[in-house]
Amino acid sequence: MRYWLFKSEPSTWGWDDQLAKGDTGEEWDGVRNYQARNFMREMAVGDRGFFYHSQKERALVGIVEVIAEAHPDSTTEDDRWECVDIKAVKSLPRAVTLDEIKQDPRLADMVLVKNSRLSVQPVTPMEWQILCELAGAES
DNA sequence: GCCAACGTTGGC
DNA sequence: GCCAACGTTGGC
Repeated sequence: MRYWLFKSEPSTWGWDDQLAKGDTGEEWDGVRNYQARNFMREMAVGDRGFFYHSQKERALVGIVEVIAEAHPDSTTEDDRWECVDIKAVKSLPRAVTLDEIKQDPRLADMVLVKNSRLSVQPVTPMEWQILCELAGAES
């Protein structure tokens, strides 16, 4: 299983919206960036990811699971763009802020730190474990 | 609200 | 195929 990070502006699509979808989940649509799309193509059903709130909040807030592999993005006719479906698994007991992540030298290589603009990113197993500990969640 | 970083577009 | 111009993102 691989680990990922999905970034969203809470005002557009937030963790509450994702939770409300329950096990039905939702398309992670609207991605118009090749790197992000390519990561989604690598995803498999059952992969896990963090849900990150960008902009004002800047924190990991939840854990999601991939429930459908990459397929055409229904929000565009342009067949270059694909997306996966994800569902909320659970809220993190403690949100982990970007500040905390930046202060932890073990997390200095995270894509979130190095390339803050990429909206879909891989997370290494070690980073996943550290972040789960910081969040008070089981990894 | 500003600005730096980055990705994409389009003219040549 | 290069590169300048432009648009967007997201941290601060």
